[in-house]
Amino acid sequence: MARTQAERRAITRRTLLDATIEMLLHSGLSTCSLAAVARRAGLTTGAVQHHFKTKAELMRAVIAERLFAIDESFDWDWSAKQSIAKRCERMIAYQWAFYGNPKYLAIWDIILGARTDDHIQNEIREWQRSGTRSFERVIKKAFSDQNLTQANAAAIQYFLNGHLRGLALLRTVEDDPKIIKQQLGMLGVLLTEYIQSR
Amino acid sequence: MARTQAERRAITRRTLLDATIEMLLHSGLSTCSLAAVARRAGLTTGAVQHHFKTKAELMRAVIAERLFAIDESFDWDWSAKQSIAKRCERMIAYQWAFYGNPKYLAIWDIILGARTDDHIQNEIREWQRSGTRSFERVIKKAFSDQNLTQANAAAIQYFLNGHLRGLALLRTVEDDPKIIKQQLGMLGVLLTEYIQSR
DNA sequence: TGTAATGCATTATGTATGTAATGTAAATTA
DNA sequence: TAATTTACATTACATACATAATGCATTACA
Repeated sequence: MARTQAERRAITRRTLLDATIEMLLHSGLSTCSLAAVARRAGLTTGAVQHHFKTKAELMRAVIAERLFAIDESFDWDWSAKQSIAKRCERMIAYQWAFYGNPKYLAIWDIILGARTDDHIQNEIREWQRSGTRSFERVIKKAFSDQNLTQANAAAIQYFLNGHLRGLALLRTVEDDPKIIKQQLGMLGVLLTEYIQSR
Repeated sequence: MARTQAERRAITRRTLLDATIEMLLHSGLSTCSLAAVARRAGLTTGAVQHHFKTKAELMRAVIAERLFAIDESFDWDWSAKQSIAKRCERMIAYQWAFYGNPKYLAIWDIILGARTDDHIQNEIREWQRSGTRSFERVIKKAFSDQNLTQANAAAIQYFLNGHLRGLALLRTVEDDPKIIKQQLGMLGVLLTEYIQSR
């Protein structure tokens, strides 16, 4: 057994955050009481209190986790050897790995459920900004031969980002893989046309 | 004064529903207690109880309202005299009147916040289905000279619908009219290209 | 016009929940 | 190894909440 304090601390903290995210995904913010989170984590509310002074702070921690990182360093051949269509398709699949992840929805539970918490909303905005920047860099990298302006990259990113967010949320209402696949395909086609006809 | 019972009933019901929607928009489902809704409506929890047996039923009523109807009978010249670009632009503006309406967000508070309420989720699904059908009819009407198949219309509708939902939700995080305008424009351009190059 | 029914207010009640306070075991450190 | 700090559990408590029960007007209607 013999764990250091730091280890114990880190482990229970992770356990608590994971339990919180699971709760958010499964039943939303409303059922995310401290007692429920603690129970799911196999701990007690005392543990939650010890790690997060208040409930809001727990939610802030969930956001601060960024849930899962955007991985900019995926390797694939983005050179002009690959057709624009192929690169668009790949780009969309890459971003869908982010937006299509169920965890992404947990963020929206917090965004909508914690409208009145300024701390949380600031976290959210920072998360949004850094995500946008990150994806923009990826776009510039993918289409470096098309010499996109910053404005171009931003427009494309907002377009992808908007559509994928919409698609992600659609699944809470109508989760049909066929529709998702078809829409991702259509998005690829349209994006390709857009980039080619500039 | 002398109101009929039916009038009294209808008025307070409306007042309650409006207050609920306002609460949802302003601070989300969590703060939407019966007492808070009643206070905002200038009434009491007794009134809420009288009109809606439970809180879930109140939320169901909000959904059932469809918040605001989709008006299919807007008049504009959808004939081939108008360019496809113009018709796309118009179509998007029309649908944005729905998705861009702040009230649309209230639905999402309920969708995410009431995951576990089967009645509500059924209401939501019905709302989604009827909305989709309604918008599909509008699309077919707008592009009747392009003889779209049902599948075409559906694909276009899902595309628009997905993008506009994404855009609507973006505003909760980053409400910049310039971005919205630009994205609506880009969507129009891409949709035009898509329809023309079929 | 008087009685029934309806709309809404008031009061009552049990439970869930966030947080404070306190207790206890494990780990650190001197 | 004794003292102290840290991690977590337990208990306590005030509040908020949904709902039930009851009361009181106002409208309906016979």
